[in-house]
Amino acid sequence: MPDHDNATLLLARQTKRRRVDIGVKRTVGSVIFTRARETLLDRMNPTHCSDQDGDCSLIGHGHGSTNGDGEKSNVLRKLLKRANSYEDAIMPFSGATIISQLLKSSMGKNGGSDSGFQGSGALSSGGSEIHNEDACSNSSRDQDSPSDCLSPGHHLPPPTSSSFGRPQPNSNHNSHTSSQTLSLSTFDLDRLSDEHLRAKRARVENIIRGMSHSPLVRSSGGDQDNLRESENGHRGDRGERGDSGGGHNASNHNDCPSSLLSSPGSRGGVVGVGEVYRENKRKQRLPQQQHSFTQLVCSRQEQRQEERRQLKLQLEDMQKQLRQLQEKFYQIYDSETEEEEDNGEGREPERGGEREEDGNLSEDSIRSDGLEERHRDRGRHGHDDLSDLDPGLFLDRARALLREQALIDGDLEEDADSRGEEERNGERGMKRRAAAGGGGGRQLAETLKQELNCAVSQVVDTVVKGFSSPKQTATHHHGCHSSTPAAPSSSSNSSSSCPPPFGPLPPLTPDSRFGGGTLGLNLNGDGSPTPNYHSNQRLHCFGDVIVPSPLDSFGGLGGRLSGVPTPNDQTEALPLVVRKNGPENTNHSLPPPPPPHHPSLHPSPLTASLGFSPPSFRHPFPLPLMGYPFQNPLGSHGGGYPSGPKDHHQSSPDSMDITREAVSLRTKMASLGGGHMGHHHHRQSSPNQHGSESLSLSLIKSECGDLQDMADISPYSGSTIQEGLSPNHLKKAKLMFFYTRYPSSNMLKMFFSDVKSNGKQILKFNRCITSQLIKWFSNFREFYYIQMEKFARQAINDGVTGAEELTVGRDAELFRALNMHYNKANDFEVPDRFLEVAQVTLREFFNAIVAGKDADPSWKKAIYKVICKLDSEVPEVFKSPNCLQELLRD
DNA sequence: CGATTTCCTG
DNA sequence: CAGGAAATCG
Repeated sequence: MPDHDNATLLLARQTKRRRVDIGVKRTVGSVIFTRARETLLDRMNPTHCSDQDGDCSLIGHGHGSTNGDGEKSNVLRKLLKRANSYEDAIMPFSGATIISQLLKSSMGKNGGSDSGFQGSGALSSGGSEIHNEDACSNSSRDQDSPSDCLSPGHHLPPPTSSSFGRPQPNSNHNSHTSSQTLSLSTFDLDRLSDEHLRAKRARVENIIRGMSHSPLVRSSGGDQDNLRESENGHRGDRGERGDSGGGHNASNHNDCPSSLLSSPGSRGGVVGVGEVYRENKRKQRLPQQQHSFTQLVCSRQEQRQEERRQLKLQLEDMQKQLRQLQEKFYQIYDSETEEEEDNGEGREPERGGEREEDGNLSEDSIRSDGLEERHRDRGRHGHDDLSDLDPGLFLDRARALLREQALIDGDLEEDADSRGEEERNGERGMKRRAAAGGGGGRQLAETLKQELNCAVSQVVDTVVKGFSSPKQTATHHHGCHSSTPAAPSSSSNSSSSCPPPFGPLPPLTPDSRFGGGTLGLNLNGDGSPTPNYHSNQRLHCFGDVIVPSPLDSFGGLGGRLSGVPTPNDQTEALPLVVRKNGPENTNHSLPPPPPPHHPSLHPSPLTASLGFSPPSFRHPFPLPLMGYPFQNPLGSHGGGYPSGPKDHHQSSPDSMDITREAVSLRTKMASLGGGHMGHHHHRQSSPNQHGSESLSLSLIKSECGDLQDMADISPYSGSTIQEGLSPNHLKKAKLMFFYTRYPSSNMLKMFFSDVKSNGKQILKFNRCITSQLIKWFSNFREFYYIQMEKFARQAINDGVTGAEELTVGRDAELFRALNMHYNKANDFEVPDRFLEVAQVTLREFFNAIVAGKDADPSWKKAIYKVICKLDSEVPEVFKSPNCLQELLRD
């Protein structure tokens, strides 16, 4: 950073500032003194500047590198951080595989036309995947070197070539695999499928990451980052992390551990200093975290291992249950499908051959998991809208599904030692049905599709829960470094995510966290009619508001049934999601994008993502934000968030930053939904509508660059929950400006007490709100005075000679400009007093300019002083929370 | 040092 | 309109 420029810039600024920076409330004498000092400062400036230069050079040249580099590496670092933290969060959960499997499988079906290999790879990979995953978990348990188990053949191209960003996943991969296709030994096939799997998983995870660019990840990532930064020496932690990431992820794909690993060095060296400096300058939370860092690392490692184990167990459990469900499913459908069995077999061979080692149970079982109930409903009323829409597509999928299962069945017999009989029987039944399931399979297809959706979302839900919980724990560790690993953090975890009343999510050791999931599945397992029960419950836990139930977003069923037309929501959201995930995802790993006009189809690929993303901001803000944001003035969800206070107690010192961000973010976000705030209230009757709207909102917001992290957190704050400062508050403030240009902070507190009503527990938050309000008024004034000056000068240019000629009426241009700014909708009757004040101001400016006072650097100060005395009382109405409704009718 | 205000930039 | 910086005051 050119210090010269900087210096000059500073110089210029200083000169300017010295002149004009005069607050209205400042003492009169200060002006004089200031000016006296100015001259002195002018002389001193050179030295002063050089001092500043020194500072700058500290920032920029700390390590002999340029600032530019520093910036770049910062960016890189951020990216890496994200990726890393993401992996951190997700990787240990072997369940992630499930997602990819599900997606993959559904894709594979449609991929019939696709290169046979693609399809086959996808399908066949499933089984080995599981095995590998298991093996991986085992090995990782022991040696914590998952990467080894994940690339069984070790034949993957060294990741060295891959850059940070997005190693081209497929091209390499496919070619690579295809080259191996020739040797069809079982082993090779295994590897092949593995690669495919990995590729797909990578893609899926990409999706996930995109979706969950989330608060969670982000915030925790940030903390971790700090840790890492402070810790550069002990790379152990990173290494571990990288390993776990690589272990479950495609190591040679998007998240290449080695690239991650390679980065830190440069990071630490080049950026490190500059970054640290900067951070120190801004906020000094580094030291605190440093203290407990090693402990944290250790505990986290342990935790990770624990979680891994738990997850594995959970996975197995799920598999069992799914098998059971499968059975039931087929029993139910036996009768229906029998009539239809004719075709469906035409393409059997092509897949059959390929799917030899597909021992994947979970894929199929999961698919049918949690769908029983759904599918029953479907049987009654569901078909019409679905089955008629795109029979071919569904049919294909259905067939593929069946076929796949049949194949699995076959495979199972080979390696099914541990699998048990029931499953095999079930699969056999399936097989039969697969043979049968053909021509008339619309129903079946539809059902299957639905089930797939459900299953996917459910699994995703579980997965997310699995990984988000641990993540949070980690975050808490950073936030409250004093807390011991498991217990306190997890308890806080539960409190933030699931208020006591709902109990089901208990004290939560890492174990019990996952145990909960298993429990839910068990419920399903024993034939409970509501497979989604557990997820729903969790949803409840998060306060009705937060996570739109998968069911709701499902197949558009929820929304439709609710009777509320939800025309845009999903159609809007879909493209966004798709875009976000990048081409690879949409093209390969996801099922073919459903035709837009297919209401029922939308959810299918989406649901996975939708259902996924919301949970990610389930515990977005471990801390104060949770409590605050979810205060719901509307009171529509009485149960609410008792968690607020609790969380607050555990809030870390730097919660301030978060809250601040949140405030502004919320405003931003709200402005996105903006203007319709009032309407949202009315819509609240329909939760579904609510959910989808919020969803799309969040999705839209997530497109908005850096904000997305925060935005994802509380998408609802913008639309429905008015915590913090909402657009309405802004509007109110603007209207208040018509009465008072210089409100005291106390006044603001009074008039915006509703904003903080809940936040009183969080002083910092309150302060933020207040200063935010102050800032608003400051901005208002700025605009106001700019307009005044502008029009005054304009008047002078127009030849106006006397201030008396200047009047400000409601039709005056000046007023229109102001009104446009503060009262855009013109739905508020501006008090006459404001016109008078404006007129006075204008004349003051006019006179001052005419008198040539504007040569004086602080010439405006006098005007400010005058104007600040013209404040009038703000009507009591403004104190009412509903003031807008009352005011705007006028 | 914190609060407040203005200026500047995006 | 927000963020940042600087100036100023108590």
